[in-house]
Amino acid sequence: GVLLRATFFGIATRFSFPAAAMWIQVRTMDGKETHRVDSLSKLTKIDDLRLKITELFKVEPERQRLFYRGKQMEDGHTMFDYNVGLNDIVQLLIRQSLPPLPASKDKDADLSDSDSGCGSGQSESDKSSTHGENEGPAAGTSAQVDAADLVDPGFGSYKINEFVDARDLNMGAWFEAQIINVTKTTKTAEGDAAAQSDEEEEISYHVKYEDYPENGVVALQAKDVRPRARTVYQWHQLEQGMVVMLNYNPDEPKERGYWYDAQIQRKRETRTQREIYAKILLGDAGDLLNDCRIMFTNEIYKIEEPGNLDSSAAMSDSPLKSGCSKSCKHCKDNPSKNCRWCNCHVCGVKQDPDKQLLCDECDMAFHMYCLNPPLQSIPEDEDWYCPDCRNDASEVVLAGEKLKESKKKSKMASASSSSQRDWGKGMACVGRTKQCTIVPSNHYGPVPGVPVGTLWKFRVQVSESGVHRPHVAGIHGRSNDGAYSLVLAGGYEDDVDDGNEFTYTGSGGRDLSGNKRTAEQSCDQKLTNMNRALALNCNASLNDKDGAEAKDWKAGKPVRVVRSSKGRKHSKYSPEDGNRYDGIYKVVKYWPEKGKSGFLVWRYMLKRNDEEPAPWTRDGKERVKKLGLVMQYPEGYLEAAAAKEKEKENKNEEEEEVQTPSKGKRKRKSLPAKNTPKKMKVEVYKLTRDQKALIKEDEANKKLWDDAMESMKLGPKFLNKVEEVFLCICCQEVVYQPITTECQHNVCRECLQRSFKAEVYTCPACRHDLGKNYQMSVNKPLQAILNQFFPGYSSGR
DNA sequence: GGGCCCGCAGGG
DNA sequence: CCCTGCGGGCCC
Repeated sequence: GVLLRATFFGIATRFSFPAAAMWIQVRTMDGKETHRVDSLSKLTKIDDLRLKITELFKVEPERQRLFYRGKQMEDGHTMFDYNVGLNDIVQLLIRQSLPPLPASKDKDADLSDSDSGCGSGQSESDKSSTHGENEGPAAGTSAQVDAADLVDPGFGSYKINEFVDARDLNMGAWFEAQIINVTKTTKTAEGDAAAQSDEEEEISYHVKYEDYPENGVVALQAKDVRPRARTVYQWHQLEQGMVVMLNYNPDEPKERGYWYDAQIQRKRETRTQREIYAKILLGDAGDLLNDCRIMFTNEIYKIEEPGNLDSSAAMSDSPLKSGCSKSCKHCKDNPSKNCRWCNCHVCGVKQDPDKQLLCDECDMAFHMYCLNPPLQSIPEDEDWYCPDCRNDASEVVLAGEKLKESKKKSKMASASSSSQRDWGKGMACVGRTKQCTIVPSNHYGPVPGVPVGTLWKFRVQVSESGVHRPHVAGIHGRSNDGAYSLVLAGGYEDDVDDGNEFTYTGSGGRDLSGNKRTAEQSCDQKLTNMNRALALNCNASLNDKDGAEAKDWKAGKPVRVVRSSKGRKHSKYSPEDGNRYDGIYKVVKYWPEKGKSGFLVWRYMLKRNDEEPAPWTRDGKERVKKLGLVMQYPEGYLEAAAAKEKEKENKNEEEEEVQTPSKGKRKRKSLPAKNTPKKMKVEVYKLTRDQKALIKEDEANKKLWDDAMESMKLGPKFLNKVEEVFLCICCQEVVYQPITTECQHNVCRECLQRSFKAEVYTCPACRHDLGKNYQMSVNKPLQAILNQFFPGYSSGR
């Protein structure tokens, strides 16, 4: 035991922690409880995840409904299947007792029933909305057709026999219903779940769900009843933050589901498609599904206010006169028109309904003889898909079998591999969680706000910072432009590193078959791709035969250099752990050479050319200290690693039955080095005269600048603050061509224009009304200074 | 310690 | 789309 501990201390003081297996966060829908779930891999099954959740939340697996990005997670699938990333949040909805309320879906079959939602009558009744009250929609099928007159009970917002939308309390979705009775409850009347009276007097609406007569009559509170949805929003009317009613299917997010209230989170329009992402509101417990992609963006309904519809006699005009359950917005239900939406989607003619097939995807009808090629008989398959939907359909895997496999995934190695080996714990295969946008990917020179000596544990973090973007590759560049950065990791034994000067070997000439990333040199390298890019940095004309030497080496293009601890075996300039940004170097010369392998490789000599002192010099060390640069770990990494270590330790202790003095234990706990910079005086960030003048000139943002300049004492981190202060609320990047509004906010001109185009004339940050005729003039001093702080950040916009 | 091999990002 | 790759974790 003692020995073990000693080892652990030794490791810990060198900031090297045991690898943390993949971890995620699981959070209850109400956000009240969150636990980190450790020791996962990409191949962990949902079933196993449930077991861990059972321990942490004390909820048995059967009562767990798990959602990731709005998609319900089913047993049998893996984390990888759902694309769950490191430290991502999975939502947990706890089933109550599982009451067999009939409206609750018993099977997926239910979900494909496109008419079960209350908005199913896509009543586009704007035509008759002059008084906004007489158009009940889309009234139901069957039983209600001969609805009686409305009866006013004398209180409440709805009349008896009125058609309404009513919430199903179990699932939170809305369905078409009819008021059967209205009562006042003074005490707590029936033991109905809905009648949880907190007021002294409560009105209960007793409703019948139209499509679920087997439910019988259910008593609901006012908040669970409302006028029938009847107004479809146009695309341009939809705005971030709006609460609407839309169709969503938590189990199969691409399929039609039920009608839920939802808050719009993101709206995006590309050349080919329109995207809405929304937060699905599952009920009044505050349960919600975040970030759900909405498939039916042209069926997003306004939520009707009670009282808008109620009132008087107009309602006696039966909404059912059309007798058709679906009013068609294309033909306005005109039976004499050939309508491709009501009738055959090819010819639009109503005849031969018995020869029309209904597509199980889009619900359109098709004459068998209108198909190409025509169908002779009704297909035997249970499902039939029209030509437009068939492509997708072939990719749909039967429910319960497997997740729909994306094309991309099916081509990945894991799809065809027969290997039984686990993978996906830790940082080898994770994606980025952030992206550097303050400079473009082809930016030369330092990344603003990242001082020499910055230290990251993993390459993926270096990528996120923008200092060296590739995850694995040693050189980042473009073959017809130049190289922006490289990593020294001792991958080539030929390389020599003297700190201020080093030699480097190009890439290629290796056989990477077998899905490898590195291999023995097995053929000659060529001066192409990244090798050519790095050669272009040299201040000499390109020579792909003999190489070249710079006339004036400092005039070459700058290369950001990162040293990795892996280089330690050859170079004492490498950091002890992790990856360190060492500053700007220039290519002095490059030449081809027969390497130790016997094959031709391209070699480069680089020399340091940076004002900032190198991290191994005295000045450099002092600066690193002053700036408080300590090892950066991915968010949550240390916690997960510590938890893992603790678990291991507990196991060891159990096995060995060693009496450990509690003193030692406590010490260990204090170890995980949180990134707490030491309190020390840092060199203040220095502004040039030019910059000071521009800041002064930007009077409109005086307050913001005052705030930002408070952070100048943080040295280079001042720029992180500037980035934060001048982030555009729309695109989440540093404002470009900034408009400074009268309400003191900064938005990209393009972002504001986009908002105006959607006829939203308010400030995106605070909703202050700017007026339709608002004059957008770019804040030039601000643009100028941001260009100085973040050189080239605007390129590519 | 060392062979094996995974997704991800980026360029072309 | 395909190709490339000075990571990093699995498992012997």
